[in-house]
Amino acid sequence: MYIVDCLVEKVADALDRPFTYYSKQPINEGVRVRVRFRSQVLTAYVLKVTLTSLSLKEAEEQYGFKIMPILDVIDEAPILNKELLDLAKHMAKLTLSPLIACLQTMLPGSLKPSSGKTSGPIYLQAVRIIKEGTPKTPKQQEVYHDLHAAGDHFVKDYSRAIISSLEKQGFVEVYKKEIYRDPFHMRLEEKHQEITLTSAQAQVVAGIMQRPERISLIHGVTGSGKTEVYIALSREILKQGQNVIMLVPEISLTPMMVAIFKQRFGDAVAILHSRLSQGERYDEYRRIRDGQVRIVVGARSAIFAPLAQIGLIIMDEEHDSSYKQENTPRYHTLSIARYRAHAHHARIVLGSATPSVESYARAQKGVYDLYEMPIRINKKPLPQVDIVNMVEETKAGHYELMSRKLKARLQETLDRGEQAIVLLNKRGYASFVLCEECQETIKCPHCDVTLTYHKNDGTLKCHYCGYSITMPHNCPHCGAPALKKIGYGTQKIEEELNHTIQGAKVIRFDYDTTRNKNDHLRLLEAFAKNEGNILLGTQMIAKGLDFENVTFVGVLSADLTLMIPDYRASERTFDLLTQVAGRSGRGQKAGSVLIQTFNPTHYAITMAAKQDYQGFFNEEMKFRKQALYPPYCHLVSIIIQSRSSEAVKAASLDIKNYLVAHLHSVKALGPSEAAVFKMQDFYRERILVKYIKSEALLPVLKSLMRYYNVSQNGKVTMVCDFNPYTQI
DNA sequence: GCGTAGACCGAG
DNA sequence: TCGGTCTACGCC
Repeated sequence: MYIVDCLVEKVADALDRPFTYYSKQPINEGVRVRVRFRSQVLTAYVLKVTLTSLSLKEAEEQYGFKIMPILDVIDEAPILNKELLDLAKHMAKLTLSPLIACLQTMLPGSLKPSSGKTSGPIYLQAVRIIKEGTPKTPKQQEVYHDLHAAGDHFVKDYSRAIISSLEKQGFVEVYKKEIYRDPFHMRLEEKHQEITLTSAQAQVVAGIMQRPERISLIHGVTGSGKTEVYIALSREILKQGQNVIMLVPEISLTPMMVAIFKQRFGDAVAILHSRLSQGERYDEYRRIRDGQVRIVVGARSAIFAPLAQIGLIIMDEEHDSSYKQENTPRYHTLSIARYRAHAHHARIVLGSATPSVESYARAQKGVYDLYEMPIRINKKPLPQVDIVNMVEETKAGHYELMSRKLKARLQETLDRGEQAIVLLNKRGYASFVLCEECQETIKCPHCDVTLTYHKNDGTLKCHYCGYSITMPHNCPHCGAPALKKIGYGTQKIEEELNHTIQGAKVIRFDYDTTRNKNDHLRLLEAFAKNEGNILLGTQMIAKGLDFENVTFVGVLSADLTLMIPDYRASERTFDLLTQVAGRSGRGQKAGSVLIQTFNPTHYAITMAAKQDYQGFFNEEMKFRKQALYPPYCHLVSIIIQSRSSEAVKAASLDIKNYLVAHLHSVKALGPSEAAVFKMQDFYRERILVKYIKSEALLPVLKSLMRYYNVSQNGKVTMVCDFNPYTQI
């Protein structure tokens, strides 16, 4: 008989340990199996198999619990090699997350231990109404009524007992619903051009090739030709018989980089990005695993590609926040890259026009090798950037969102037959609904936010949980027919542009107009074909786009990202402004940029206007040092949540006290309420811990998590987010 | 994460 | 007394 230790597919701290089963037949370690777990049949991942001479009875006596049989074996061969299994274990330790969660993020859908033999996508139990009527009890009616409102309804959001009752009475049915993330996928036209390296590029390539096992940072302005450097480096690595992982940010840039690499390296390239279908994804994965591929291009999760003999890992746009995963396991791609590079004795190359402050600081200290590429390849000057002081503008009696200067410049641009991009910093500008009679707003019943009005389908939506209702005629509070839509969304600006700018043909690019898979592509193509002359959008349009005829970029409100209470606010603002400025004047004609701001003297804005990264970096480092933020320390954000606001407050104070009592050399800020205190019916507090070394901290956090997430059983739970990128 | 035993609650 | 609901428990 064989004793088989498995991890079951459910992600929970309480289940983050092996469960023991038996098998009459030998089973390979590292395969998936089906097992009975309480009264469910689950997929599990086999960690360890041992042959025993004990009988089942003897074994059960020895272990002290009942041992169940393995029901079925899914795979013949292990689904991960040793390097990647070790990496999963490393990641679990690093992020304080369950090992099974790490395995699930590393594997393509079809191989995830959460899926059986056939199914690929992730499913969650959802509930839908199958019979109209009135359930017996008020509680049941309440839930039933809630189910009637639009939106997704998951079993986990309700009391299970209520759902079971409704199900028994035949009002609802429970089914498995596929979960998917917001798709963002577009393909731009391929550009084919063979280029010989400039001496600057050649020098960078030579320098990096000379020093294996190093991390290098390439700081190159937009248009300095970093892509050609990546390609040349990849060629060299292939020549040496080694392979390459090329990482790009989650969204817009992927298709372009993919196209370029495909063009140059053909079938030696595999692509892994989020919108491949389940089957395509698995096919690519298998090609990589079977050694048919030399280069893997992809977003964050491509760092887990089962590629052998890795000689080089490139992270383009290394500062991009999509390299950080914002759900469990909350890993940063760079930390995974470092682990893999170490295992393979490989180089890492980070590239950016606006490196993260942390990376640039490390490069300056000599921890990374630094390469500067300050010159654009065609020697074209960077666009002229002007600032509009909106304080002056309002003093002069102009309260509109668009300054007189911005309108004038837009008009001039269109009059010349050229195109413009207008960036609206979406945050804070979502439009909401206010009752002029009672002054009440309409809020989400599950979250602490006002609902946002969506014109195209006449609904009010919650941007946090997806709750949505049709726009009511009368105020739900006082009944008066006095609801007024407030605030500037992109839709509102669009109308204003159409009114005030002559000949404006606006293409609006935002969440609403890019809902379907190919909307991005369609809209951008329309803009490229001159079907519109103003591209209006949020952060989505700041990066990577390359339109020859765009000679003017207007930023409506540079400050909004500055106001966010986050130590990276300045960095984000600088990055956003620099990137969006880079969209202007990419063709033959010179470009210009206009930035509207209420903080015209803030260094993030003035340095962005001058396109002076070094100047920004120096100022920002002063702030980071004085306020003690990375790179002068590390951060971990502890998120404490509960359905009860009192429980979460009490627990977060306890946690803070425990941290202070058990750790001497760390600073703990908070607890404070999350930016949105109540979200999806959970109240959330946050403690921010600043530390230098993690040795003492990790075990303390681990024991706190064991207490709250395992023993206390779910009333209050806590999650740790190392190197956090968001305000929760 | 999720099914379940058993405590608890309120109407008859 | 009994159906409905809530909650803690622990899964091998």
